[in-house]
Amino acid sequence: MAKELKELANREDNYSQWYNDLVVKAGLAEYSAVRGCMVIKPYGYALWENMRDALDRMFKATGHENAYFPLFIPKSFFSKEASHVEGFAKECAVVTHYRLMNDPEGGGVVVDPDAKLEEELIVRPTSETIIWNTYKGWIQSYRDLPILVNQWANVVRWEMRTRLFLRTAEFLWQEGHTAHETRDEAVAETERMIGVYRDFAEGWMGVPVVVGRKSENERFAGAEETLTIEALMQDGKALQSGTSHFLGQNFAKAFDVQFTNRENALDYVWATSWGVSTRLIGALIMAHSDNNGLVLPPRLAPLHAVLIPIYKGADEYAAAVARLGELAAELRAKGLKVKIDDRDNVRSGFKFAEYELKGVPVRLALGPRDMAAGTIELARRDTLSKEVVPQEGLADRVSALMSEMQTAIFERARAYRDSHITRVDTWDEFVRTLDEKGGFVAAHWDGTVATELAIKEATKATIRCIPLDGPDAPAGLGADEQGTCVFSGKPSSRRALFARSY
RNA sequence: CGGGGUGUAGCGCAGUCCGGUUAGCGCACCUGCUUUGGGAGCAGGGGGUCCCAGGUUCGAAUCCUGGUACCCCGACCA
Repeated sequence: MAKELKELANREDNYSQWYNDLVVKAGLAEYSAVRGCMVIKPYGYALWENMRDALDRMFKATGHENAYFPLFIPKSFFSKEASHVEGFAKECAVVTHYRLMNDPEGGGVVVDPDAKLEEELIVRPTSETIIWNTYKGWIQSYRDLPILVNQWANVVRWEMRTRLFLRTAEFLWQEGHTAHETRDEAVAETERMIGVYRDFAEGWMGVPVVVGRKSENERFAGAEETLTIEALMQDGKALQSGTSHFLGQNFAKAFDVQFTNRENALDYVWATSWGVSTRLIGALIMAHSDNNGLVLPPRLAPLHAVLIPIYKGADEYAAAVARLGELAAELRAKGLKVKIDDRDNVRSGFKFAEYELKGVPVRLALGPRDMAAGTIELARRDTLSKEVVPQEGLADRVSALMSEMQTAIFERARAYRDSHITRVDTWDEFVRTLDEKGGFVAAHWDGTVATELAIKEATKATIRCIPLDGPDAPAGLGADEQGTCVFSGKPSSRRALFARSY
């Protein structure tokens, strides 16, 4: 048992506290001196780099290129798209001055009142406005389209309440911004990218997601349609893990981006934007971890296996470490990232607990008994099971185990998720399911914002999405089905997925 | 911005009501010895602006006044 975590409030009683402690104790991140801002520590950043690299390859494979746009956005840009400004106005950091001076009253440093900016700059909460202002200069003809650009950046949203990885004042993300000739092409791009996110979440993170449309109320500020991937955490709450927006011609009209089409007529450009953030790390943690700590999927784990010597005295230590060195070389030759923990100042039991806390998929312990028998102890993080195996063929075995564990982790999360999608047809059932079981509740909804808000008011649950049809839509939820709204009793032709969420 | 709460060693806390030795405990840290197949034991040691400012008092972590920071619950949200 991980002692530090065991001392926590029961995971079932205080999931938030458990999550926070896990993030800090596993060495992923911690709060900084700046309110609401997070320091991502090397281990957490290594995880992010792995996620980023995998996503980046997927973006490039779908024809996208990276670029970089400014951190600051002139205030006037913001007011050009009405619903966009309304969506973000309440959480913007604003730069008003460009110089400091020594305090004439003595002591410290103050803002120089003479250095006031003529126009304030907004620290980007998202980059649609600065990017569409830029695209205006790039696009004259249909021959300039499509533009398929992504940027890796930080953004700032001055949130009232923050949580490590899930909601911090500043966070890292990627934002794709594309421009297209036709509506159909932009819609196809929106759908293609939510598919990329689904493939990444499920194939790399091992986190099953529901793909769906957002309701009007939950839609991105300025979008005509928002597609989302929704994941389920182990406490029964949902997490919006990635979004892809069809922006129509809204931003093209706001920034006057017109082009000459194939018929020699002027038209506005069609747009999409899509993004995922370091929030995905939070999703990973809350989808897989147990009371011993993190459980990382092998495809993203910064370290695949750790090798630990067991010994009494200097001779046994030297022999074990030497043999582990040979085995490590064999593992590395198979492309595995491994480390020998040869620290002599902490005991092996301490190391076992530490790597479990950090979620390293495989632990290999080699002691005198193994040295004599030509064996090694192999422990897997996801099941916490141990077996003694021959040193012969170890690299192949561990290599195969990686893909086995990747699948096992995903299947376990999917079984949990699937058992926490509940179809309900009455209001009583709806409320009871949310309170007693949690998870997603699939219910008929009359399609109005008023009903959605009334349900939120009554239960704190929101519409996470209206699931899209697809081969992996859980339990056939993507299909049309006649029924009556669970709240208003009015007719409905499709179920929406409700949940309490982060 | 509303409602609660807390500031004492790196972390977690006791002490504050009822002022009085040199401010204490656990973890962590340092040194030594013994240990080492699941978070070691013993011994010794280092570390403090008791949030800040002012006041009351012979004497303030403790009482009074004012400030300030942070946390939790709401509204907001990738």
